[in-house]
Amino acid sequence: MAKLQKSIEKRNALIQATISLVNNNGFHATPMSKIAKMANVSPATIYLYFENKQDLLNKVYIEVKQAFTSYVFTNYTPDTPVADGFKLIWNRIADFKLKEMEEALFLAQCDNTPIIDETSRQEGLIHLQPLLDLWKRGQEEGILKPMSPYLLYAYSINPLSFLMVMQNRGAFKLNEETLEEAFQAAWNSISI
Amino acid sequence: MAKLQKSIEKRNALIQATISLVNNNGFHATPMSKIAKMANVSPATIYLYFENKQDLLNKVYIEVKQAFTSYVFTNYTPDTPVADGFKLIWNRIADFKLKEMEEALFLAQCDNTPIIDETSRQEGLIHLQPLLDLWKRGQEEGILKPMSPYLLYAYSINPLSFLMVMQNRGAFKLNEETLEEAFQAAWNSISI
DNA sequence: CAAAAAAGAATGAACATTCATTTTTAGTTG
DNA sequence: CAACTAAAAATGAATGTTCATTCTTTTTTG
Repeated sequence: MAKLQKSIEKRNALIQATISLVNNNGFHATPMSKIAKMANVSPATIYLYFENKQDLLNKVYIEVKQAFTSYVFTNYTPDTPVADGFKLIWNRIADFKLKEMEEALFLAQCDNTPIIDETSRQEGLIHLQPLLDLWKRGQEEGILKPMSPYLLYAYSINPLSFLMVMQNRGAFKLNEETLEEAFQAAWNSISI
Repeated sequence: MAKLQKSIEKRNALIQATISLVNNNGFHATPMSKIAKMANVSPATIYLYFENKQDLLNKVYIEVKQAFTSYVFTNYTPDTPVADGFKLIWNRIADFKLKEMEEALFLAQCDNTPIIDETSRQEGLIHLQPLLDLWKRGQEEGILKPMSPYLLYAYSINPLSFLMVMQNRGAFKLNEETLEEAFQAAWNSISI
């Protein structure tokens, strides 16, 4: 009797191919046949791992988002002082965007278009809770401005996405110096 | 003999339909037949006004971008003091995003995906020159941090796009109070 | 050797674009 | 100013292609 033996390598190859092709062409301009080809797999095989094209995209999105948040909160504990904790998390986010550029670009595209189901989008948000808690703590301690988390995010985290996209287009270079400037700008806009 | 009599109304209807449908479904998930239907026009008629689907998108992008920049720099002259000029331009951008939400969302989607030709994207950037000049002046006067324009943009202008998208998704409300907070955050991150 | 996994070819729907006609337009003529 | 006309504008239907998904067969697995 045979057991489940679907290969995790094939699944991963499919996910990587999806990320890369969606980054370069957009979701709807990416045929399943191309994803299959890039993953060295038959088109029919995709349907052993995913229900359909939309399900493939949703699953890729959620898994990449999980990888992102898990990366971001490594080494962070809720008892870290606010300023240190923020700097730590901010730098991990910047690291992720630099080192896992493909994944980060993919997330940026999903977050800015209607290609992702609303429910999958919601699911991707849950994991940011530790950052929201940190901000709340910072506001209670009078360190951070009493702003909506959306404003805090817009001015301290989101700019990194913009800079990454610009770097990807060859217009800008994120290096040690510009990262330091970016962090200072972020901190100045949200701290009291 | 008849002269050119292609109706500007039809062209505008096509542009509006494209903006609305692309906002809701994305470019590649929007069939020409739907654009035609929404514009009360036959599919074939689209090809009297635009070469093909990609040309339609490029033209819509460029025209909306022009409307945006022309709106943004109304009332600004290059001899306005830096701080006043920045506040003026920043508020016009915020106004545009609030009052012409459809157009602004459309631009945001185009700026964050590979659906637009690189050349059209370039063409859309040209018109920001007055803002770049203002920033240069501000840096020479020691009012603004000596940062790359990309950093200045990331921390003072781009956050508005994020907030608009969030407002569109019902998660956040841009009103007089939050706009004031947003402007303060922007100014704090770029000024010395 | 059975059952799952994988493959390649087949199917059918969706859609961008073109084609063949009809309708509208604005000069022109009586 | 009304009837006429030729060209542009507009149309609905046709065309051919692309592509998601399924079907049938082959391969791999334990």
